[in-house]
This record gives sequence, C-alpha cells and structure tokens, in this order.
Amino acid sequence: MRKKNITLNDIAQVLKLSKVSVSKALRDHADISTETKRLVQETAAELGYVPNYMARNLSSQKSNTIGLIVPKIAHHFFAETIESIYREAYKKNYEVILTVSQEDSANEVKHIQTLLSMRVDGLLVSVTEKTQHHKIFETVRERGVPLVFFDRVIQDLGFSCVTTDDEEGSYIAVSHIVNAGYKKIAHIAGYQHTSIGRSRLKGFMQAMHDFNLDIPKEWIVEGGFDEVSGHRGFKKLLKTENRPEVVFTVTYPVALGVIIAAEEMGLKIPDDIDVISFGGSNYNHFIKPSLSFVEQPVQEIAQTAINMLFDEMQNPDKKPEIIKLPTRIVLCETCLQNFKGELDE
Amino acid sequence: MRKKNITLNDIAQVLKLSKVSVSKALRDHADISTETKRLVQETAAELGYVPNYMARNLSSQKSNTIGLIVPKIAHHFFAETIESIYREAYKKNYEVILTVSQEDSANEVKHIQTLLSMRVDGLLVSVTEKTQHHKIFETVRERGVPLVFFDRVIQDLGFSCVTTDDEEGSYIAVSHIVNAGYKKIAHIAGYQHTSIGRSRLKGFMQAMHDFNLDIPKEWIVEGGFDEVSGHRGFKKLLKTENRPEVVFTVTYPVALGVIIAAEEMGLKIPDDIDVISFGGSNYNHFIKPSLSFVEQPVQEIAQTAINMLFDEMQNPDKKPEIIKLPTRIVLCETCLQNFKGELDE
DNA sequence: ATGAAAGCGCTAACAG
DNA sequence: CTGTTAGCGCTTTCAT
Repeated sequence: MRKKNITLNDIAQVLKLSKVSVSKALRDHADISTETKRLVQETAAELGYVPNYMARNLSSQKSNTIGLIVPKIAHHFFAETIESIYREAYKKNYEVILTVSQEDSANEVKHIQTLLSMRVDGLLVSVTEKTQHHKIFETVRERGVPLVFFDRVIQDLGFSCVTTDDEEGSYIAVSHIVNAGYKKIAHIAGYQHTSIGRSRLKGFMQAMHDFNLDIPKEWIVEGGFDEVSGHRGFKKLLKTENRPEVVFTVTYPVALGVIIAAEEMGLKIPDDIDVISFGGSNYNHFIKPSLSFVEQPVQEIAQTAINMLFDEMQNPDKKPEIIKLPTRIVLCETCLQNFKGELDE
Repeated sequence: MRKKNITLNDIAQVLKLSKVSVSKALRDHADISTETKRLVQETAAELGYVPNYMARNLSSQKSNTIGLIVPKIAHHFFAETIESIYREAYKKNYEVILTVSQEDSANEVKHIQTLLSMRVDGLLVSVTEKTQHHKIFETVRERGVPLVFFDRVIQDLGFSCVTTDDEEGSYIAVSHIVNAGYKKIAHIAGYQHTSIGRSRLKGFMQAMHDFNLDIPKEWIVEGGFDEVSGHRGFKKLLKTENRPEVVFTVTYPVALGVIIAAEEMGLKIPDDIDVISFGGSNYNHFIKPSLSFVEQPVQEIAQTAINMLFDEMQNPDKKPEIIKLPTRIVLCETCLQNFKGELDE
C-alpha cells in the first residue's frame, strides 16, 4: 500500500501554477518571485515532495554523481581515501557511487560499465593488483567521461594520475635504512605489472645503486599487496644462505605478514631481523614493535584526485596531468639503528 | 568533443527495426527470435552501446540499487560489513549507494533524502551515535521504502533490525571475567540513547547482579564509541579511590583508548589493570597485549540484513523482525586469569 | 514475432 | 515573472 510519489505536477495543481514554475521555484531559479518561491517550498514540504533524481538527471543530462572504484575497503589506505573522497564530494554537492573490485579485474570492468550506464559525471579509479587489459579504459575515453587514476594508476592511457611519489619514497626508506647502519637490505616488492610495484622497486634499486650496495637476486621477492604475500615473501627470503639484515616491504599489510612469519620462525624484530614498510596504518602505535614506515599523503591524494576530476569535468579539454605527492618517513620502533653502542659520529 | 551516446534508436535504425524490439532483444525478452537477438546484441556491441540506467529506471520505476548508510568507514566493523554487503548485493545484481554520516545525524537525514530522491529500492542503515530525531524515518515509512537497521538500530519504529546479541555478549564477557578471578569490574559504556550502548550495559548489569557483584556508580562511565572516548573514560575511571581490577569496554576502539591512557599513566595491562572489549579487530593479533574480546558475527549481520531487505522489497507487507545474532568470546592475552599461581580447581 | 503510442518526472528553450 | 512546447532514453501496454 505504498503511497504514490508526489510530483511537480501535484504541487502545481494545488497552487494552480505550471509545473515549470514549480520546478524553477524549487531550484531557486531567478525567474521566480520570492513570494511564489516561499509558497511552493511550503506546499512541497507539506505534501512531502521528494524530487526524482532519475528524472532530473535524465532530462538535464548530468547525474551529479561520480563513480569511485577501489580494489578493497578494509585496508587503511583505501578506507581513509574513501572517507576523504566522500567528504570532498559532499562539499561540492556530488554523490559518490562506490564500487569494490575486490582485486578482481573482471569486477573492475563490470563496475566501470555499470557506472557508465549510470551516467556518472566522472570516474575515480585505483586499479586492482591484476589489471592488465586496458580495453575498458579506452571505452571510457571514447565516451568522453573524465577519469582520474589514483594510487594504483595506469600512466600511458592519457588519463590524469595522482600518486604518492613512490620512487622517492622508496629512496628515502633505503637512505634511512643505510643511515641506521644496515647494508644487507631486501625488498618484498609488489607485482611488476602494477604502477606502485614498479615505482617502489625502482626507487629501491636506484638508492641501492647510489649507496653502492649489493642486491643479490634472492633479496628481491615479488608478490601482491596483502598479508599473505608478505608472509610468503618473507619465508622465501629467509630460505637463502645469505640472509638480509632488514626487509623493506611494498605495503604495510605485507609487513604484517612478515611479522607473523618472523614470529613463526622464532625471529625477533628488530633484533634478529628488521622491518620497514611503505605506507602506515592508524593502528601502528598499538602493535609491537611499531613499524617505522614511509608515510603516504593519504588525504592529499584523495583531495588532489577529486579536485582534478572536477577540473576535468568542467573543462573537458584539459590536458591530463601526472602528479606525485611527496612522502615523509615516520620513525617508530623498527629500523632505529644498528650500531649496538657505536655512535653516529 | 565527447561522442554522442548511442541509444536504442541508433541501433534500431541500423537494423531497420523498432526501438521496442531492440529494447526487448537486449533484455533477452521471450518475444524476440534468437536470430534477431543475436543481430541486435552484435550491433550493440559494435556501436559501443551503453544502456542509460537513468532512463531505464525512470521508465521501469525501479532503480536496482539499495542505499547504505553508515556512521564511518575506517572502522573494522563497518569496513567489513560494507564489504560483505557489497558482495551480497552484487550477487543479486544490485548496485549499492553508500553514504557516510560521519556520526553526524544532520548528514544522516540529508543522505536519506538523497537516497529517497534516487529512488533506491531499499535502505540499509546503521545510525550515528547521536541520532535522536526519528522524523526522517517516518518519512521513509510513509514513502513505503523498505528499510532494515543493522548493528546500531532503532527498535520501536516498526522496521526490521539485525544486531549482535549485545546483551548476551556482555553477559558472556562478564561471566568470563568472573571466571578469570576478578570481582571488581568496571564498564566503559556507550551512550545510553543508542541501542548498542543500552543493550551492552544491560547485559553487564544483569551478569553483575547474577554473580552478586557490587557495581559502584563510578565504575560505569558513559561515552562514545571511539578511542577518544575510551581514553577519557579510563582516566575518569582511575580517578576514584576504589579502583576496578578490570575494564570491559563497549567497543574495540574504546579499548584502544584505554590502552593509550594506561600507558600514559604507567599502568601495565594486564598486570596492573586488565581489559576486555566488545568487538574485535583484524589487527588484534598484532597488538601487545592482544585483547580478549566478544566477537561480533560481522558477516552474518551483513548477510542477514541484506537478505531481510530483499525479502521486504519483494513482499512489502512482510512483518518487521528483530534478529539478534549470537556472539562468542575470543581469548587472547588479556583477561586470561587472575589466580597468580592458584589453579582453577 | 514486431511495432505504435504513451508516459516515467523532470528541465531547457523560447514566448509572452 | 510565468507558461508552452519538446524532449531526455527507456519500458509498458496493446495492437497487429
């Protein structure tokens, strides 16, 4: 027995106006007298009028929504990013349609199609750790829907990208590790078909090279971005004869995997083996030992990405930009120093 | 220079069919011959046709979306719940529109209005810790939009509710604490205008009563659900002469606040004062000491809630149900026992 | 098996 | 300032 929805016409009839005037009044259009506006607003409220966005959007040819695609939610970086994006979008009176690919690129494709069908005004995407086929993004390009990649990006597609300066971040991490007195440094890296996997490894290599440090092949292990990958990677790493003194992980969850693996193997962190990670977590203070890490500018990434998207929505001919935001290192209980008494000077 | 969107008509013209037939063919309607269907699907793909959901929904009077409102995302319970809800919705080919109230009931109202405007087919909501005015929910009722509350619910509004069995969970927690040998038990409780705040306190009181334990007034501190509240609550609790031996917190983040406060005061957990919480976290294994806690059936809540919602969407006259899902206790490094050598038997 | 007509609720363009 | 006329792209009867 659901009540029929009130429409513009219903209000118009009550007030003996045309629905156009009502529509205008409701949207505070300059055409309408203050008096009529008041009247319309009042009766709309009385009748419990709820505008129908589907109709509004269909006729105005814009949806006032942006589509957001992330690989997962229950992850510090994405949870924070999503919250920031929602906040920014609300400020500009946009609605966000969030979809979760669950690290599955088939889902990703499906979601982009859905979002296109919904006629979102723009797209914000962070790709899965498996995304390889770029055909769907060409479709997006063809439809002329503005898109901005963030964090996990695909650079050569002609879309704007906002990321952490991953390369520099890794470089900073290695510099710090070296300063702490280590020479035998391993890297549990991300998949090399992903942007962050590649850039973080690249910064690592560059730094190692600049510091004249050896990089035995076994000290670089490639994998995903989650705990399981960290666990697996660490075990693999410790199988070799030539053990590293410290492990730099591509993400925080990977470092967590390392902690578990180390515990299983009876290794104490940071005494037996030390750890530092790319990316932190809001509960890092609570874990023992709390990890030193390269901090990503989470808020800034979200804000920059959505602002760029809005820019492109307003100006479709805007040239795509690649933006890399700087990191800083946060020191906690790991990788403090390895001098066992010797001083830095 | 964005390309014009392909419509049904475009396909129809190419194929010299009517748009009706094309529409039917695309939706695999029984009216259409297999041959024509194939033809239509092919050219649709060729032309890069993307259906316009706004138009489809406007004309079919349903949106195939459900609205989801949560107080925050970056919180273990909600992050997990949201992921589950998305998964379930995708299975049934529904899209989810997530909105975040940020614990602000004005936002909550605004979001519900937006969601109603979007003509979502159903609503899934967990209210803010401040929600007091229920007028908006009456609006939802009047519009006949199915709604299911989950976790943070409002019971007396005639909507279905799915929650943890909070009362029982608290009871179990206290039972366990007593078994561990404690008698002086405090509770950092949630706001008493919230469902979970009330139920968790109620279970606590009942258990204390059944075990014939004293509850000095100062041992019950009321507040919010976040770290800050825990921190504040603990400090307040420890000001009294008569210190409790153990603190039972209304949420996991509150327990984290307690940990910080205890650390600041130089108190060791669990030796100087012990802690147990309602609700856990996926990183609990990593913190020291890892907390024992009452585990909420996160997945089940999400699944039950969304299934009930789908039921109500299909059968609008279905009676609302109140469902409480059982908890279990998870023992980690706190609240293990307080016998200092004495055995349990 | 196919299509013509009507309409979902709204906004835009143009007149008065 | 107010209203008329046309759609937006699709689905739903109801004919044929």
